[in-house]
Amino acid sequence: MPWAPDDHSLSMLVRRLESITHLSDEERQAILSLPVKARVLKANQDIVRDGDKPSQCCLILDGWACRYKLIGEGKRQILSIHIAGDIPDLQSLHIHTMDHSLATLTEATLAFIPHESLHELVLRFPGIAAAFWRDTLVDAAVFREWMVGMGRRSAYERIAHLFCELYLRLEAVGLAGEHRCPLPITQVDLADALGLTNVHVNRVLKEMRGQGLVTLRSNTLVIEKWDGLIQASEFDPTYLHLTKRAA
Amino acid sequence: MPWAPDDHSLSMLVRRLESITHLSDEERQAILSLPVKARVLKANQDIVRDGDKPSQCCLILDGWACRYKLIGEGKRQILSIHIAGDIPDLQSLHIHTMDHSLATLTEATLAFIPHESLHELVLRFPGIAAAFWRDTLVDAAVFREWMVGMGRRSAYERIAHLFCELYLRLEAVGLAGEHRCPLPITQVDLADALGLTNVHVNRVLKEMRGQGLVTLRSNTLVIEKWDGLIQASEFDPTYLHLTKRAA
DNA sequence: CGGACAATTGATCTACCTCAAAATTGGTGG
DNA sequence: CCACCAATTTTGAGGTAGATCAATTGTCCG
Repeated sequence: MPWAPDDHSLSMLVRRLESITHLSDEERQAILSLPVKARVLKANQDIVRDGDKPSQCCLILDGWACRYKLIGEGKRQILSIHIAGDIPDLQSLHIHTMDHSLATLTEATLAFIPHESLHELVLRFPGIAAAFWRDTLVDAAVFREWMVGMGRRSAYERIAHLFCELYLRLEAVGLAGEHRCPLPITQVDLADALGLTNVHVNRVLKEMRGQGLVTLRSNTLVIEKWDGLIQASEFDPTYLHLTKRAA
Repeated sequence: MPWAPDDHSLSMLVRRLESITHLSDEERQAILSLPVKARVLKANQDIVRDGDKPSQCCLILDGWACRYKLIGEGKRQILSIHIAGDIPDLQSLHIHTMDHSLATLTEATLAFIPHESLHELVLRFPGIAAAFWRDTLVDAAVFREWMVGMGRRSAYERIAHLFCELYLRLEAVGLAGEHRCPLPITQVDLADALGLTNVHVNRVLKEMRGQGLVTLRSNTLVIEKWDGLIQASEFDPTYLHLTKRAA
């Protein structure tokens, strides 16, 4: 059963886990022999929906995704943004009913892994279980930081903070460097992630541009003044709990 | 080693876990023989602080606690509210540096359990590990719902939503009933949890009172119109992932 | 080249904030 | 039991960050 592309996809998972914990050869082998099914989705496609009871998790190989909730008259809150290497619905392993939806933000390549196989894996290897658990805990840490933003930071600070976060997360998986990173999402998406209006996001971006803090063109974010951005948002990367990762 | 009161405290943990999963006699025994140290704290005392590297977790036996972050000029965001049966810093088992603080909101009785013992426990009993993991996942689900509130709900809806949540959580552990529950925290605390100002919270409460939705006296919340509160906040309890718990 | 979507701008509005003071409550000691 | 203090709650007046509504412009892509 030659699954060359899928094997490659799992090596992404191996790398991810190795950034958290040490893997024995046996553990590495077990991960690499997980059954996976890769699929490419267009932008803005739901992957799992609020209320679903999924039987698999999805590893992002390429592209961006987000978790979100809809309320009332078409209001949307984006809960988290996910990039290559993330498993945004890992929680569904232990929480059977989805309390939110998961969708692509861009065209994306996803690897689906059955819950069953993951359950076997974590039962056999407590070290892997701990690494996965930790992963969901870092997820929660990011939720907390976003809560602080929405509850207590101005729009300006919030946007600056998100840019710092995204840059560091992308850098950690080798997708950014030199204070420049992809940002392939619309201002409406940004607004929904920040609890703002797209109009207001636009005005704040204009202001930042005017101050020479950042530029934003053709889906690329260039941070002209990293220190300024850090200061403006009182950014402290501790909550990302990034360990030195191999790029 | 007669530790009568502490043994009692662990039975609270047993009950909690049994609401999530089935425990074998051996597992129950292992939990009940965890070493614990109970302590009583006054209101508004820090339990763990942002930046700390704790070596124990704390189980709330009685009273209320909250997790919070401070930013800028004395701004505080409360991230979660915790009641008896909760282990608010369970995440510290796998995330070594605290990215927020934990404090009492009222006088509270806490049982401290060493990380070491918990690590041994979850290594020996994968079922218990899964139950703890799930606990932290429900935690994250509550964070997500609060994010939706702060990002997309009005002050009125947010307050109504929080009241629904607290009532159900208290009821689930037998601390509330008949649409009446303790609410032993100040309006400043409420405001910091909701991303609002105490002044504004006060005005919205007045409005709710005027509509006969709720009354709030001597640290007790009485929900006069449960359905009205549900409607006003578009409350859907799914995210609490409450399983039927023995009271 | 046309069509759809995204970014930008203008004008106006309002939910919630800020500052400040007064009223109420609950706990404490005499 | 009362008087007093500190912490809360409540109310008032005025200000502002960000929302809303409605065009207009720019961009990408088939």
